[in-house]
Amino acid sequence: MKLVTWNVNSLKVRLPQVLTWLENNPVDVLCLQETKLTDDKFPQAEIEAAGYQVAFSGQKTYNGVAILSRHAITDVQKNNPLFEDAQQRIIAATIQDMRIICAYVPNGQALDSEKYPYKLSWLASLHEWVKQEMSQHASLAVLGDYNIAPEDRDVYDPAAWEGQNLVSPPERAALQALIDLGLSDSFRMFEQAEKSFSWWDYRQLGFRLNKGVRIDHILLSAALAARCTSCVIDKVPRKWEQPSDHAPVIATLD
DNA sequence: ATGGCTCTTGGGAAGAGA
Repeated sequence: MKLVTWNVNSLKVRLPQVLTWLENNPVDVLCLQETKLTDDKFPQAEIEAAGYQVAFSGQKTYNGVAILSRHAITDVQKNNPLFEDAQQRIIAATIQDMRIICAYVPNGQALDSEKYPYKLSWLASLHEWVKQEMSQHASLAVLGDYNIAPEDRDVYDPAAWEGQNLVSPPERAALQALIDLGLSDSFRMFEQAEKSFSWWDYRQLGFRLNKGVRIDHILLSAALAARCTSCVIDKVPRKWEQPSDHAPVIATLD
C-alpha cells in the first residue's frame, strides 16, 4: 500500500508529469495540492483512463486539492466542516479501511501578514476536526503540504530562517498539537539522509544547491504507523523540465 | 538585497507562492 502527497503547482501544467510519474510509480492513493483548477476543468477523464478514481475540489487560480485512488473512494468531504472557508484546501475520503485527509495548509506569507493568523486559526480548526475523525477512524492519514518545517533539520539554513514564516514557534506548535493527537510524521519513523527536503525555490538554483525545506508531510495514526515500512521523498520529478517546486512524498504500508 | 522563478488571469502587469 503506497500513499503519496504531491503539491503539483498547477495540475493543468503538470498533468503529463503526474501521469508519467504514476506510470513509473504505481501507487494506491495520491493526494494532490494546488491543482488551481475549477471542478469543470478538472482532467477527470485522463486520470480515470490511467486507472485511478478521483475526487476533487477546486477553485479558480489558487488552491485546489484532489485524491486519486486505485481503489473505491467513498464518503468524500470537501473542506473542514468546522471551518468556514472560501478557499478549497481540504478533501477527505474513505478508501478501503483508511480515512484519507488531503490538506493544503495556508502558506501564511509572513508573520505580520493577515494571512498568518488565518493559517493559525485554520490549523487550530483542522486539529479539532482531525480529533473528531480519529475518534471514528482508527486508520487515518493526513497527507499534504503543511507549509511548516517541523524542526531546524528540515530547513537548509535554520539560522537564516529563524522565527520566519514556515518555521515560527506558533506554526510548529500547531503541527505538534496535531501530532499529539496520536499521529506520527512517517518520514521521521525511519533513518533519512541529512538535508532531506520536499520543496526548493525555483530561484537562485535552489534545487541544484539543495536549498530547500521539508514542508510536505504524511501523518499516520497509530494503526497505520504500525503498518508503515518506509517513507521517502522522490526527487526525480523535481529534475524534470518545468517541474513543480515540490517533490512527492511516498509512504509504504504493509 | 529591493530580487531572483513560475504560475495565474487575461491579453499587460501584478499577486501569490514559500
